[in-house]
Amino acid sequence: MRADAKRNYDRIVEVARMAFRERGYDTSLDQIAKDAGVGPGTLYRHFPTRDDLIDAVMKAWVDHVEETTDKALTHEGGPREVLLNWFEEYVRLISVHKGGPAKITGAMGDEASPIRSKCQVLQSAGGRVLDRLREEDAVRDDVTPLEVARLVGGIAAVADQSGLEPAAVRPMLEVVADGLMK
Amino acid sequence: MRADAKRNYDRIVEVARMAFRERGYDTSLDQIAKDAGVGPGTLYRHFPTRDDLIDAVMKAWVDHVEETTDKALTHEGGPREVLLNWFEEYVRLISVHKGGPAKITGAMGDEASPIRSKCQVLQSAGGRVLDRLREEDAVRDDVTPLEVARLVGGIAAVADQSGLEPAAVRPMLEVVADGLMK
DNA sequence: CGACAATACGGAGACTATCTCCGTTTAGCA
DNA sequence: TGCTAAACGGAGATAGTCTCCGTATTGTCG
Repeated sequence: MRADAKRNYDRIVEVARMAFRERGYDTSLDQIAKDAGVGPGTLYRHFPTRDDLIDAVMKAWVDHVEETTDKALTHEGGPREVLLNWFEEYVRLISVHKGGPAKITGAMGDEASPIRSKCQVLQSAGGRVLDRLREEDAVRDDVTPLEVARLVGGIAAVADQSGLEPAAVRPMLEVVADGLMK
Repeated sequence: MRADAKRNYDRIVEVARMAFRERGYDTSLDQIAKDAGVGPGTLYRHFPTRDDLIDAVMKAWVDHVEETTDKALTHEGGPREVLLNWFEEYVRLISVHKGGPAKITGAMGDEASPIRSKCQVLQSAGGRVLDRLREEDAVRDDVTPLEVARLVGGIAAVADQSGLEPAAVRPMLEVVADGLMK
């Protein structure tokens, strides 16, 4: 990749990150190009579709998911607390951008989605937490990680769209957690 | 209202109903106007915003909600079955149009939403079911009808966006139901 | 019945966003 | 330094939203 290409690529991703965070995933791409100081052609060459740009913005975020999961696994307290803590972290993780929860949860299980790899990272992260709790025989085992991701993702999507405070989300996560406990 | 105005109004609503069902709430309004045989001006005079049109389309649907709730209340079986049955009906009710679950659940608790009255109908319907189950002391009482609506609505939104079969939705509803039982 | 005022109609067009094409510019190598 | 492949970016095609306003229709009243 040529130096000027990389420069522009990085600038676009950086501008897009801010734009998505502040204005949501449906913000104007031409505006992002303008803010990044490039023409729309440049943006669309690097990122043929909106999802390709979203995917690029999420690259750095993946490391953060791994790290957060590790922390959640060492969380003190009983199984219910570990699960709830993970749920809260999960909601926070997928809510970094406006529209993120709906986007990510909607793409889950979709083989063809450009952000598929990100969803898999999340899903396996959740799987690790569930496995750990199942070792303790604390969580029912007729529910898949995908279903759990959808349950919590659904709550996050609603919270995101309705602009709910974390305190308002908590009771709903508790219902799901209780429903999952043995 | 003049006779010709009513004629056009009704045609627009009818065409919109089909369009929303088939192509989702983000389908072109100009196209709906064209299909209804009117100019865009006519559509936008009757329905200044997209939500106003959605609201009109939902008018008839309200009766259906009441009716469905009555049936759910007389459902045979234990409390868990009654609750699950209601959840499934609820999901079906808000999924009549593509994008409906997200739209309706997102508007819940929003005082200014044009479809606010529809949400309240749904919420009070859910409240009736919960009240009935609480009489039997079957359901925990630290959860509000609004929270339950958001939990189930979140699942419906995810299912709608991912195109899930009812059979795939059921286990998730079970988790929420179990989490709500005492 | 005929005329008129109020009401409704609908299309042209302004505005905004998406996305492409292609002539121009530039980086990096020989 | 000069060449070529790569990258740039803006003009413009396409499509959706929404408004304005001249035209047409309705229904009433004399």
